[in-house]
Parts: sequence; C-alpha cells; structure tokens
Amino acid sequence: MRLSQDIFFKSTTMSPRTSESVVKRECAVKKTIKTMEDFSAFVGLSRPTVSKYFNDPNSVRKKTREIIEAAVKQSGFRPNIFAVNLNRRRTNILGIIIPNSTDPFYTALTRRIEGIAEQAGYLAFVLSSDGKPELEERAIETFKSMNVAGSIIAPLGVQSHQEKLLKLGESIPMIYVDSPLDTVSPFVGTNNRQSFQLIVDYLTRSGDAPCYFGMPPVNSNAFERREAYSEAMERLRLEPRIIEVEQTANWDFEKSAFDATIQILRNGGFPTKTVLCANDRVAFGVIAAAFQIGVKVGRGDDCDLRVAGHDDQPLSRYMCPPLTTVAQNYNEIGRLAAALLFHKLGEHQDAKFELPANERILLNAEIMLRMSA
Amino acid sequence: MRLSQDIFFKSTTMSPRTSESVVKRECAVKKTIKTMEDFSAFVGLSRPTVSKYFNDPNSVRKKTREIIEAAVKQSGFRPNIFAVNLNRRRTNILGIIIPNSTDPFYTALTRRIEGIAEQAGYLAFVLSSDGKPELEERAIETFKSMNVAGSIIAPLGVQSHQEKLLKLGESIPMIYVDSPLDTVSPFVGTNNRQSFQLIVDYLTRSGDAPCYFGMPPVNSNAFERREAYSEAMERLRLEPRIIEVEQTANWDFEKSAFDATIQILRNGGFPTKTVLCANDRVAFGVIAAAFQIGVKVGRGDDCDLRVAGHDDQPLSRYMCPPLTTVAQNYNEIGRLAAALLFHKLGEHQDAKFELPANERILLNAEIMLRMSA
DNA sequence: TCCAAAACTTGTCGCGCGTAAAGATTTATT
DNA sequence: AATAAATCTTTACGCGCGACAAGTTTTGGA
Repeated sequence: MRLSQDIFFKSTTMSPRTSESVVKRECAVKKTIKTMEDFSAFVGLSRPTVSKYFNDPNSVRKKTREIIEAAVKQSGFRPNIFAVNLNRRRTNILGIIIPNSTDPFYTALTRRIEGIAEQAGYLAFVLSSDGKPELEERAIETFKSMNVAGSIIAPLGVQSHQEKLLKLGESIPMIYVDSPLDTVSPFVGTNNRQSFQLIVDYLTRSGDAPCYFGMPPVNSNAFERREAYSEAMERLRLEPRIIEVEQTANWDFEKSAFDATIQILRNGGFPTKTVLCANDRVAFGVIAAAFQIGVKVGRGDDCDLRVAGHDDQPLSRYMCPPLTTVAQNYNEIGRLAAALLFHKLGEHQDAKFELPANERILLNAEIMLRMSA
Repeated sequence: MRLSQDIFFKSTTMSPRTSESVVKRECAVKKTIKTMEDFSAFVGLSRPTVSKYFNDPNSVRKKTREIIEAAVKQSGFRPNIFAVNLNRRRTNILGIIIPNSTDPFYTALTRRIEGIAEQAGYLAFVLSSDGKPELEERAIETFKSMNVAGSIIAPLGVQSHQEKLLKLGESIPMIYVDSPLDTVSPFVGTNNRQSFQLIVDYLTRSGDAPCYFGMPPVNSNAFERREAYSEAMERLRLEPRIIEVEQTANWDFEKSAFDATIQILRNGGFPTKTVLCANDRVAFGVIAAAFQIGVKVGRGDDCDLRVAGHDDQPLSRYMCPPLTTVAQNYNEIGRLAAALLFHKLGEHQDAKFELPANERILLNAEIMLRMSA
C-alpha cells in the first residue's frame, strides 16, 4: 500500500483496503470526502488515476477499477459536475429544447432521449420554449453558456429565431426533431406524407372521405400536414376540404379545436361525415365538442361523425370512443435523434447505424384502428 | 476612458463607447468574446466590475449597468455556468425531482416552478425518478454533485430511500410537494381530507353515495386519499366501500384502472352507482372501460354510472362526459413551494409571505362540477 | 530471470470565474 | 473648493478537476 502520510485519516481510518470497522469508516466518509483529492486518498490511489477512471472506467486495470467502484459505492462520491465540465474539451451535457412541456408527445420523446443520454454518460438538460420564440432563444443562450456537447431541438419553426439556431449549430452539433427548422439541417421526424396517405386511404375506403381540421400554426408540421392531406386526397382524385381554423400560434390545441367545433356544429356541421385532425389533441377537442352538442362520434351505423387523429397520444386509446389515429414512433425518433447526435460527436455506436447522407430521417407511421373512425 | 493598452482590439475596435462601424464591431464580437475577461475588455470595464454586475446588476452604478447591458445585448455574452457555479458559495441551480415526466400534473407544476426560479435568477434542473426508487436516488446524487442551492421534490413516498433524502436535506434546503416524505419535512400539497370531504359531500347529496376506486400505491397520496374518503363517508354515517385494486406501484394508472374496471363490470358491476376515483387518470381508465362495455357514464337519468376524479388534469374537461373532479391548485403549490424554498435560502420575497411554523402547507381544493357525476 | 509494456505515481498548469484587499478615481455633499 | 463616500481598478488567489509530462512501480510474456 502506498499512501502518502500527510493526510491524517487515511491509512488506518479510511482506506477500504484496511479492515477497520464499517461504523468507524462511514463516520470518516461522511465528514471528509468532498473532492476527488479526498476520495483518491480514501481509496489509496492517486488523483489522476481516479480521474482517469471517472472519464473512462476501462482505462484502468480491472483490479483498480473494482477498488474504486467499491469505494464509490461506500462513500457515494461523485465528481463535481461544474469542475468536470469547466475544464473539458467537450462537456457531457446534452441540451434538449421542446416547445411544450405539458404535451405528452414531447415529454415521452424527452424521456426516451434522457434514458439514452444517461446510458452514454451524458446528462440531458431539458428546457421548454413554452411556445415562445424568446424563450427558445433564451434556452439556446443557456446551452451556449453551458457549452453543451450537442443539442436536440423540437423547434417552433417559422417563429424560431433561425439565425440564432443556425449560429449555435455552427459551434455545436444540433439535431432537429418533430418539425424541421429548414430543408438542410439534420432532422428526425415522421413522414407526414406517408402517415396522412395512410389515414386518408383508410378513411376513404371505410366511409366518407375526410375533411381536414388543422392545428394552430405553431410549427412547420401545421403546414406540412395540411399539404400532405391535400396530396393524399388528390391522389385519390378527391377534392380536399380544409376547415379554416384560427391562425394564431396557440398551444392550447384542445380548447381552440373545441371552440371551433362548437361553432361549426351549430352552423350546419362539417362538410363531410368524417373529420381528420392534424393531431390527437385537436381530435380530443373535436370529440368533446361533438359529445356536448349531442353529435355521436364513431364508426357505427348509429353514429353521426367519424373523427381521426394523428400522433397516438398516450390517452388516445382511452377516449370515448377510442381514437383512430396514426402512431408516431417517438421511441424511434428519440433513438435515432440520439444516434445521429452521437454520430456527430464521434461516439461509438453499439448497433450499426446507417447514416443517411443528408442527415435527414423520415420515419413511417403506423395506423391505429380504433372506434372513432 | 480608462482602458489598459495591452489588449489590441479593445479601445478602437471593440469598445461600444467608441463610434466604430457596427459591422466592424460585430466581426470582432463573433471572433473573440468567449470569457468574461474578453467581455470586460469589450465593454471597457474591469472584470471584477463586470462580475459584480452579473451577480447583482444593482451593485453597480446605473450608468455602468446600462453600458454593460448594451454590450450584453450586442455580444450575447453570458458567463460560463460551470465556472460561475464552481466557485460560488451557493450555486444558482435548483433541483426538481418528479416521479413521472409524462403526467401533466407534474409537468404543469414543474413549469410553474421553472418560471418562478428563472425570475429569481435560478436555473431549474428537472429530473424524473420515473417511478423508480433507484432513479430517485441517482437524481439526488446528481444534485448533490451539482451542489444545488435547493431542491423541490415530489417523492415516491414509501418507496423513497428516505435516509438518502433526509441526508441530502441536511446539507441543502429541500421542499417536498404533492406527497409528503414524512410528517416533519417542509411540504406543500393539497389537503386530501378537505378535498375528499368536498367531493364525497357533493356526490352523496346529488345521488348515490360513492364507492372508492384507488390508485396504485405509488406514493403516500394513495393511502391518504383512501383514508380521507373513508373519513368523509363515516362523517356522514355511511359505510365506506373501497374497491380492491392491484397493489403494485404501477404508474400506468389509466391501464390498470381500465383493466380492473372491465373485470368489475363483467362480474356484477360496482357496489354503488357512483365511483369516486383517487385521481383523474384512474377515472379516465374507468370511463373508457365503461364506454367500451356499454355502460353509460354521466349524471343524467339515462345514465348507469357516475364517475368522479381528483386533480383536474388539463384533459379532464374534454372527456366524454367531461369529468367532475376536484382541482388541485398546482399554480399555488408551485408558487408556495418556491416561496418556501427561497425563504430558506434567505432570498428576498416580493410579497409578504407567511411561513407556517412547521413549514407544512396544505391547500384547499376546489370542486369542478361537470357532467360525469 | 529479465525486460518491455502497462499502469501507476508525483507534480504542475490552467479552465472561467468569484472574491477579497488595497489603491485610484469619480461622484455627491457641505 | 474641499472632503467624504461611492465606485471603480489592479492584483492575486483558489474553486475542483482534466490534461499532460516525467519518473517509478507493477505486470506479464519469453
């Protein structure tokens, strides 16, 4: 055992290599171990070695690793995050920005990414732009001041301060999810064309052709999905019927859809007996309004209206009636966004990862047939 | 103007006090300002003065403040978060732990706290324990390694590693929300006794006395609410009727309630025509199951079953039928938790804040009468 | 047994900033 | 105009750790 003698408590009291009583040792642990210096004295190794371990456990000998791990378990020591990241070439922080922290779609996506990040040794820091471009900008600046290793962003789209985002993108790798910022930046999301063709096809075959109930123009999906609907309809040589909705970037989808539907149903109803909504939350509003007006939603003979959504929110299957929708694969979106980011960071990927040349990934969606349409 | 001459770009090229062309200045900005040293040279002030400004803008003269603020706006400079927090007595980070990141109740609460924290100059770091005690523990250790100034935690309760939490509580101020960790730690939450008395009273007056449909035992609310229901019933000299549900700590409330309800309705139905659920998400599951079985939910004469919830989730009003429930005031919970924390941190409070001696705050809930009961 | 490679050691520097002390300058007060 | 108070500047240190260099010990293979 090679222990320097200048730290009083070490050799006999604290080293896990000694066989002192656990009680006594734990006392010492609680009182003293604050820094990696303390900790390295505790384990009886030099600080650089311990530092190496924390940066890459495999960079030290197995025996050494086991000694350190035992000591970590015993003392609960963890390197100070600020000190670690102050002096690193690249921090181990990932920045995530979502536009709405109460929307289950984004929280589910976030959760997935957090998990992957943690496994890869990164800490995910999540900020919400809360639908406001200025908050999105603030979040970006926060991440810049944190020198994040990379960032995954679900942008506000048209409202986003594109220059700022692109400028940040120059200094750190950024991946966009959910809705693209532009036509060239790395992106992972759902193929709206495919998903809307899927649902339009189904609705058309099984009943009335759908009209389209849009979402507020909060991001580019609002436009893309409307276009995708129109294309799918034209492909079937049907005339698209788009319901005009309020064009303010309001994230309270349910409420605006509810209010609009009440108006519509009181003034002659929808142009067709089938309504395809831009997303599930819009559909929730439509269904609730129909219920309250007394219009029966569903695909039975006794029903007045079919309603379909898009996204497959966690609650969609528990609606009355359960919502027919298209499932966005947020697990895959999260996984691929993380994979794309790690690829740009030069991280080792477990599975073989085929990177599309243009760094843009569009995932297919899956139709969820339920009772609402 | 007192500018040291040892930094080439300063006086003529970069100082905002000079009247150089904006173009030229912006070039300089982009290229060079990385540290507070750079920035202080840019504004033509000393670094300690600039440092003082960032710690408390009011600690410098108004004129100085304006100069710095203009330069901040122009350069976008923000002090490196890691460096700032490495050397501070107390960091400006608040740690928030919630048990489920996809539950709108917690996300709404979190959002509120984030906003308040930001206004007070703190950065809220949110971690989810995802229902798992080991993740809750990890989160605590992460916060410890970040030396967070304070923490707001919605604990897993019985499952929580109480010792760890209490140990952390010794070194940093901690406030518990939603469900208490024990009977003495600072806490802000809803008064389950009051809220359940409210809804039980209402349900009893307006129809059948309710039976109680519990939530999985994920935290102490599960027990407290059941007790609160029983008390409210006994007060009315009615016999409590509690439906036995699966006793695993499963956060997929809707699914477990849905499955259980299907079973119940197929085997003779509920003991009474009114079901009071431990929370709204449970009620969602019950309502969905009733719908699919063909049992009509609502308070009309043509209805078979009344269902009430607790919490007033954002979607509750859009259920079919809209859910009668009790609204937890998460705005107030968030505000008071933050206020309590800031009080312990010795922060100045805007409004007068009456601190209860035992640091425990129970808020009354408000009944939301809708169509489901 | 010997030797080179691997793994460790000691020592030092600096990341970007907070903080404190001591001196210089500006501002407000009389 | 003179003086005190407020505000600034200069200088210096250290937070906890990553990174690197140079020296020492351990390890494993022939």
